[in-house]
Amino acid sequence: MATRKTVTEKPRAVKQPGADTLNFFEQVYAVARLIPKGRVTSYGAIGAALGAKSSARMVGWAMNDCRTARPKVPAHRVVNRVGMLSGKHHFEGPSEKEKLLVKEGVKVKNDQVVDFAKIFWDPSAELSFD
DNA sequence: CGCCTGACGAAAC
DNA sequence: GGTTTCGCCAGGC
Repeated sequence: MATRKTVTEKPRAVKQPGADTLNFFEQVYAVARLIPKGRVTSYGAIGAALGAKSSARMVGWAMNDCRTARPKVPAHRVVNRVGMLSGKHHFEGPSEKEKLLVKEGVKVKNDQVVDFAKIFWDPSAELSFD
């Protein structure tokens, strides 16, 4: 794949010292926003791409704050490692996440992404952090 | 200051 | 092979 993009989104610059977490948040958002339409990825995959492979929870936690992030982060394209729509309850509506995914061509059945492995988008494989 | 919780994940039982 | 526990790391109480 010669389409290795380079994420240079230097987030809003951490104006405050010791704002590593904020930087982490922005990195998560940056990756999430790069998820192609009709594709999905997992929290762990994003975390791994950022170097926090052992802290998938932090990714999800960061997503919790995505509601205040601008522009809006396509959190609906992020599911857990089995393709389940975890966290759909945190959206505007319990069916909002599924709704958005289906709208983009992603089949969802029983709160789970169909052909997850097929449409899975691995940030660490498609992106390059230089 | 310590304990519980949490949009996850993997190992142990 | 399904269920339970532990680890991550930060925030809330």
